[in-house]
Amino acid sequence: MNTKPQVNVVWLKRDLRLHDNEAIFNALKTGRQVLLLYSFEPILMDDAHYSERHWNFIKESLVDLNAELKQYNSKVLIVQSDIIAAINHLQSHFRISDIYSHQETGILVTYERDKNFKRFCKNNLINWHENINNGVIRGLKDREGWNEKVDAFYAIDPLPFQPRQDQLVPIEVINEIEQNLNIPSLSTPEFTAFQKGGRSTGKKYLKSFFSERYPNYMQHISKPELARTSCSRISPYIAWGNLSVREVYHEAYHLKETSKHKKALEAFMSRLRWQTHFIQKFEMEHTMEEASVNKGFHRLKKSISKKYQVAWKTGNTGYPLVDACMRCLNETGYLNFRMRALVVSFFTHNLWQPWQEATTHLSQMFLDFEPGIHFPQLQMQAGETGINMLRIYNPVKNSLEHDPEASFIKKWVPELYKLDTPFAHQPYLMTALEQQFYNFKLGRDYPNPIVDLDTTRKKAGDALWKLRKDKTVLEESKRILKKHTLRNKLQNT
DNA sequence: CCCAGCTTTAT
DNA sequence: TAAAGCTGG
Repeated sequence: MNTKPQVNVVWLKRDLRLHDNEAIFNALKTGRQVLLLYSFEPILMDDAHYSERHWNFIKESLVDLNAELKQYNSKVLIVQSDIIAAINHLQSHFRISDIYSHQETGILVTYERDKNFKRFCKNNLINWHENINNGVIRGLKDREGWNEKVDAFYAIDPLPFQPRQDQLVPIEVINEIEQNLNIPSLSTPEFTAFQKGGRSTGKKYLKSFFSERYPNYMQHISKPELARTSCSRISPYIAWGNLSVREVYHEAYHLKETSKHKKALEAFMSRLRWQTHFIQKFEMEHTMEEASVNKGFHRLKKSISKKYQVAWKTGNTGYPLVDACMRCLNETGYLNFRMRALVVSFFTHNLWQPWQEATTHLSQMFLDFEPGIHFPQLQMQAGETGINMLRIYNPVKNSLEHDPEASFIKKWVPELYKLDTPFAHQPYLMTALEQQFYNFKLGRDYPNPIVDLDTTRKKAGDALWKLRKDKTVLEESKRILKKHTLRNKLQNT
């Protein structure tokens, strides 16, 4: 006779929150007792896309979650093992017939893991309930009716977290279970330059954005320094599910009714929608992680230069804005959208390196790494979708425009601090005499430019535009437009 | 990804 | 002068 208590397990993945969490909501709705589970899985911890900063962010999120759960006399069971082993172990304590989690639009590693898990659930007579996340819909053939579906998703009020008395597995029971499991330490460095993980911190960013920072959203969005305060900075909290896109959208919507800066809020909301679009694209085209979505670009062969790649990663290309961006990203985990585009443009066009060589460094550095945005954006910026305008950014033009006083540059490339502004933008223009005057030697104190901007720009542009006339590229462009957009106009057909 | 608004190019 | 290309947001 089976006397084990029955629980619904909620498997937390990249949705580290209680509020507006459909998996938790559905698990509670059944009336059964609910156990929240997070597992640090070796296959992910060892994966090259992730880095220490992500694991720390997750740990901080879990600590925050547990603080919130204290009032319910519960906590998340946090283990360090693969998910199947974790569930297997839990089955010695509970009868588990239902597991709840969100549909994850992840990388190949999580996709494979989920397929295995599905098989495991089937063999163990467990119902695995996966809910829609971020409005992204699984199994679509094209975008027919997609906007309406997303509208419907956003229209629903965020789901409340309302367990009845003692509905969550109590702390004492979880402590007992932990005795026989591999429990990771949740301690994280106290002082870092990274945004701190956790819903309560995410809420603080949201509050300060909506109460004071958002009016300059549009004017500052492309400026490397000003964007850091005029943009919301909630991306890591969205990426790791501390905040739901829907609740943010709703807050913006309500604020708009009384706001004097409606345009700024509209722009912000529009970008929230684009976030959903890109994740949807990746959901429907998961091979994008490794190869260009436009198969015509598979034959684009670029020669790999480790020397260029190291210079780029460490911020030693000799182009101050590129270097400042890369060093700032490495230190803080954040860069505004335009500057991300610029460093990818420099890597793929000026250094003429395959975008695949940039993926893991960037995903490790972006605290807000979101697979569904990462790969589509990388490919688009590399000019390998066939359906978008090429964008080859000029780092000098951008620094003069967006960092006119070179303050961002001087902050992150201190070698250039003592130079006057024009030379901080273009140190390679200094004559020998001027270098002597500033006690600054190019090639010693700061690198010479590793490539020439004009020639590399032209070479990349010519090669990519030529390929765009290729038959396969054109066919693929048609296919991509048909599958991922509602637009019908086709170029060059 | 789209859109607006502008500039350049092709015929 | 319409279409295509470019740029900022």
